[in-house]
Amino acid sequence: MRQNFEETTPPDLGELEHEILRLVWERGPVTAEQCREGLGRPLKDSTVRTVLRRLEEKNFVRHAVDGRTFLYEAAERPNQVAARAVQGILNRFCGGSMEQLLVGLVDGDVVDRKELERLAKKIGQAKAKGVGR
Amino acid sequence: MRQNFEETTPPDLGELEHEILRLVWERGPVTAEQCREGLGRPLKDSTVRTVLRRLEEKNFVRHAVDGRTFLYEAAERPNQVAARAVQGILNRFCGGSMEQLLVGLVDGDVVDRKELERLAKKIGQAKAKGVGR
DNA sequence: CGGCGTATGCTACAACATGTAACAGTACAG
DNA sequence: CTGTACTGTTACATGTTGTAGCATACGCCG
Repeated sequence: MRQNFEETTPPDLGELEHEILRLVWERGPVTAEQCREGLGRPLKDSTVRTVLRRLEEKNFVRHAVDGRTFLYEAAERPNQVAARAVQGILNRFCGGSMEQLLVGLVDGDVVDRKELERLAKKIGQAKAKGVGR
Repeated sequence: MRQNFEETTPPDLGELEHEILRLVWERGPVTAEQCREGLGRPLKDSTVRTVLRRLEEKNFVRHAVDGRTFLYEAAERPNQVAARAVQGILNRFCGGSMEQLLVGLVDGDVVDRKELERLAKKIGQAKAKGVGR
C-alpha cells in the first residue's frame, strides 16, 4: 500500500534501484551487463536484470532491443522525476502551496534566500529557451 | 533498508501515517482518541496508537503526558518536513543542484515560471521577518 | 477496599517492497 | 549441434506499513 498521492508521487525507489537508475542516466543506453560493471559491488547479473525490469515496470526506464540484447535508457530526465516527487511533497505536506514549500526550503537552509531569488529570476528570464524537451 | 540519503531524507510515511500526522498538525496537541475520531475510517484505537508510536519513533511527533494521557504534537512544522524531503530529492536526482530542481519544476508544470519568480522575490524581500521558528 | 473504565505497553500478523539470486529456456556463433 | 550469451520466471529473506488483540496499570465510584 505504497503512497501514491494523486497519482503524482513516483513510487519509492530502493537504494540499489537508485544506483542503477543513476547509471542509466549517466551512461545513456546501457546493457544490463554494462550496468553491472558500473556498480561498485559485485552483484549477480540476474540481480541487476531484476532491478532493471522493476525500474521498467515503474516507468523509470524503457528498453530497446538491439539484436537480442536489451538496451536500457531512462524514460524521463532526472529533474523531471524530481519534479514529480516534489509535486507529491507539495501536496502531502504543504497543502499544495508552493509558497509554503519555498519558505520551508529557505527556513530549513536547503537554499539561501538570495540564491533562490537569483535562480528564480534567471529561470524566469530564460523564457522558452530550447532547454526543454 | 529504507532510503536514508545523507541523513536528510525523512523515512517514508505510509498513507495512514500521513493522515494521522496531518491530524496532529491540524489539531494541535491531540490524544490518540481524538485522532481516531478525526479519521474518516473506523479504526481500532490500538491501530491509531501504534501509528502514533511509530511516528514518534521516526521523530515526526512527540508526546507530553497529561495525567495518564498522552498528548501528541508535531515535532516539526509541515514545511520543514517538506524541506527535508526536498533536500533528499535534490541530492538523489539533481546532484544537489537547486537550479536543476527548479528548472524541472518549471518544465514539469509544477509551478509557473513567473509564479516562481514572484514567490522567490517575495520571500527574498521578507527578510528576517519573524515567521521562523 | 474492590471492580470498572480508560490508557498505555507489547506482540502479532498479513501484504507488499526491495535486495539478491538460481534456474530454465532460447537463439546465434562456430 | 553444442556452447554461450541473453532473457523470462520464480524464489526467498528482510523490512515497512496497516491493522489489531491482549495484558497491565491507575485512579474513581460505590
